[in-house]
Amino acid sequence: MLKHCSIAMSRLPDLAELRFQIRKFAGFSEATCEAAGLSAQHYQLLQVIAAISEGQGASISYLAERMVLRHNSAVELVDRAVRAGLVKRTSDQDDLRRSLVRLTVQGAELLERLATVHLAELDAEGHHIVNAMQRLHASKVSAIKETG
Amino acid sequence: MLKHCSIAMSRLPDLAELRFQIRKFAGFSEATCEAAGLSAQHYQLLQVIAAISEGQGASISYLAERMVLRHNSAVELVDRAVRAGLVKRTSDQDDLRRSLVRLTVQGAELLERLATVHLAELDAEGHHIVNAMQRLHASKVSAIKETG
DNA sequence: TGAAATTATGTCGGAACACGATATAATTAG
DNA sequence: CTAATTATATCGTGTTCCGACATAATTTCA
Repeated sequence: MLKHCSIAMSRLPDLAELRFQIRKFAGFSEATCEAAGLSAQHYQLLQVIAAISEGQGASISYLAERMVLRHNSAVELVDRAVRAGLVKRTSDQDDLRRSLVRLTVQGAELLERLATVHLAELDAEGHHIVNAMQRLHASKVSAIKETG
Repeated sequence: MLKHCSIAMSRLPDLAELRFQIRKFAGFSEATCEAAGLSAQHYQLLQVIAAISEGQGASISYLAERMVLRHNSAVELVDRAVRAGLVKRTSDQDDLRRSLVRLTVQGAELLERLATVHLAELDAEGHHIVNAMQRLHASKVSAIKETG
């Protein structure tokens, strides 16, 4: 009776809803970051750098892996962040091929402010994402039952 | 004893981990879509269009809202998707200001294939995202306890 | 009814960002 | 000590987004 009866298509509304919830949070992040004068991508870079142990300094390769970017894109992202005064680059004295990226004071301050706002948003609205994921998971079971 | 003892900074590793898990899925999506010859953004557009009731046709404003984009970005995204043969645009006869966007056969076929792959990935790896969200939520409680 | 406000879509220039290909320097392996 | 590997950087190109502005259709309401 249904035009499209594959499992994938029957679960599409739930998948689309999950995508929407995640994208909505991303949109919140973009707006919040822009209001603070930086891009969401820059904010995420600060997050990744700060999340490694205290003042360590992150290599370009590590940043690329954590940001899920090619290494050259990570280089360019760091370039822009340096120009924006958010991070500083020093070369690793133990391995001169490497650069180590650290937060500037301004970068650390911005990060703290932005992280606070983002955490508040997730604490308040994160359940929408969780609910969407749970509905998607439930739709897996029911789709299998119906076609099983 | 801790250099940065604000609640936000103590929760930062969990926040960064959640960001990483979500970004990793986005990276998977980008790679999968590119292998199928379209951008992740185009795939998401197809998803949004297909998720509304059967063959309805989506307005630009609706697409902008669901994609969390400005209306002009939605116009451009649809333009590109039309050029790629994924969707077709018709004007709404009930309100001539509106455009209605529908999937082409090719778009619908691509969507089904991609949705299947994405659903499989989420079924297999989605728990990483859920776990990260749960840890983040737990860190809220523990951060409050420790500073409370 | 008919001018003004609103709504919906479209156009254009500019900037951010990512990627592939390529290059260079430092380190490691054999 | 040369060859292979690793880490970062540069460059050209394409995609995508946005703000500002433009146009057309609909609605409001005096």
